[in-house]
Amino acid sequence: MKTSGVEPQAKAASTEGGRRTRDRILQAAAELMFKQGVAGTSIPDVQRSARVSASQIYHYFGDKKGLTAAVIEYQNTVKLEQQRPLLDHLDSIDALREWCERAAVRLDAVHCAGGCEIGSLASELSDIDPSARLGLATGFAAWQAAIESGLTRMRERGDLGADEDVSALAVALLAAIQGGMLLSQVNQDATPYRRAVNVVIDHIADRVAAAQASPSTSR
Amino acid sequence: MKTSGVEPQAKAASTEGGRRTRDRILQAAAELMFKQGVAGTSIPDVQRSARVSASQIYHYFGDKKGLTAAVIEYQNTVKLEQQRPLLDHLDSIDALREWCERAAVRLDAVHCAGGCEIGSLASELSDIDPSARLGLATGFAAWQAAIESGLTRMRERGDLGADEDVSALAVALLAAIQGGMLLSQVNQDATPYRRAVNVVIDHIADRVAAAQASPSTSR
DNA sequence: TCCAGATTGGAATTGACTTTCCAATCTCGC
DNA sequence: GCGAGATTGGAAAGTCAATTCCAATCTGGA
Repeated sequence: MKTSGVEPQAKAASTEGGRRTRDRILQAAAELMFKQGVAGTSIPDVQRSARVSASQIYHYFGDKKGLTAAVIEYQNTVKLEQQRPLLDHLDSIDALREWCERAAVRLDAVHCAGGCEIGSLASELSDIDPSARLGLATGFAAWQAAIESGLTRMRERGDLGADEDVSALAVALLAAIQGGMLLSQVNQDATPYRRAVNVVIDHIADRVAAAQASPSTSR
Repeated sequence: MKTSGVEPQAKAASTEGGRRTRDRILQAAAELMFKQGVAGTSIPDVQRSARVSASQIYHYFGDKKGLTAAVIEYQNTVKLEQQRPLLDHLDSIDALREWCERAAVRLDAVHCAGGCEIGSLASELSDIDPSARLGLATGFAAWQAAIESGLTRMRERGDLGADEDVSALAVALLAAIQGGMLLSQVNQDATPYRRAVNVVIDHIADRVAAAQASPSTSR
């Protein structure tokens, strides 16, 4: 029962070396929490992996909750930046397929371990850490926005009918990605992910074909 | 580093009272692990909730891993049985919608807490407990089979074209359910789930319409 | 160069959890 | 009614994690 909202002080790094150790901690924590879950990652684990002492972690992040929050923000920005070139041009069926397939290749590479960086954290933390839930919702919103923005461009261009609910389509694709990754993780095989994603993209493609058949006509 | 595969002895209940306490433990553990995660559920937690002593838990389940395995099997059978009447007749668009909407109503009722019983466990355990992963894969396979069996009947009946990949469609629907529930959990709002699921069902409905338009013709 | 503040190492505290153990009690077939 | 085995309570060992604390060292600006 923690009633006071006061969180342990987390000091910002003001020296070059400080910034580097802070980054080292963040990267190590992100990787460990992704692979073993937040609960399965102890501070000593992070110490060993980042080669730092306990003081440093508590100095820069306050407590484990603060470290977790930082990891969420880190994943939100890093994963998004990593895919920036592709993410900004999800405005064709081919681009969507290419983007999803790239994730599939990554799944193959790691034998489907871990699933999605944000999805795993979301499933573990949503119900037990309200502020973490907020951060994760923000992350998902960014992904949804990227997809939706591409679809919207397709609609403006006339590839999709003016009455298409691009928001719903974007959510459906994001859900297919998350659910597909979960199924692939459990089965240790990327096939379920590929199938789930392809069905949704097929559906979007069908809508494009329909728009082509009767341009500028709303049902 | 546990090298020996010997697991702690878990004795079966041979008396009526024994069976009842075993059930009580199982139910309490299942609920707690669903709401707080496996790692977030301690043996003392289960003791309090089921009103038993530690001996009883270790007597019937050997250790925490054994208890977790029992919970997975319990969820696999219970959740499936709960939906039996509907699950056996997923052979029409309406039936699919009705089934998915029932889950949506349940999400509304609990404010989207927890997501899917099996999905949550899967995300947490897949990468860290191989035998748990196996049990969860079995559970998902049962769900997929139920959906696929309904779609197959639709295909045999001619509602779906003979060339439809019902297996892929079933996986896509299952992924939409899982991914949709995750997004709804994070956003504390059942809308993402409804949208994701409806898009996939819309797609299946389109296929049905296509089959109706050109019966017995394979593209 | 010099100092205030940043950074770091490592020990110590506190608490919780898993698991084991043993003695007591109960149950059921004979 | 009796005894073997099932069931139960509760204490206790052993482990490990989260966090705090303090003293030592380093760094960048005046």
